[in-house]
Amino acid sequence: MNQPTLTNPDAFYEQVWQLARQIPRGRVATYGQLAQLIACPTGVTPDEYHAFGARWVGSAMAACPADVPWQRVINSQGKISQRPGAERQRQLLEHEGIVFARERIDLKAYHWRGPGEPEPPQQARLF
DNA sequence: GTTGTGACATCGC
DNA sequence: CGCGATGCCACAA
Repeated sequence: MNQPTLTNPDAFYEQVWQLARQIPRGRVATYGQLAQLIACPTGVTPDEYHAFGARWVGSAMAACPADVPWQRVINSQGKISQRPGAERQRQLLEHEGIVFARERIDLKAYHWRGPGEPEPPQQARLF
């Protein structure tokens, strides 16, 4: 069926969106993490995918539907990528209970491990 | 067909 | 530890 993924960018984007939807509330994931979780598309070498896979994820999020929690996707630096609406994203994340330290998120505490996690255990840390 | 840039990641200072 | 600069592929104009 659909063999190449980048031949059908929408297919890759759909994977990113589908994966992003699996991010539970109060958790964040990095672009590189999502890119690594997604299998390397056909027609693309692992090196190529490793080189710019994260950016493709970002490109996918750039056109993500409204039902995709794009707000929970941040960069490996644990910060929000510079872009129009960045403050909006921070507000949304704070609203989900994520604490910001100097415009920075502690990935060690909020980084999403991957698909398969039932729910965030750190729910008791409301205050 | 060519040029420019990117919702990143990594290395260096 | 923080900030700056570079590299890389593919896609858009």
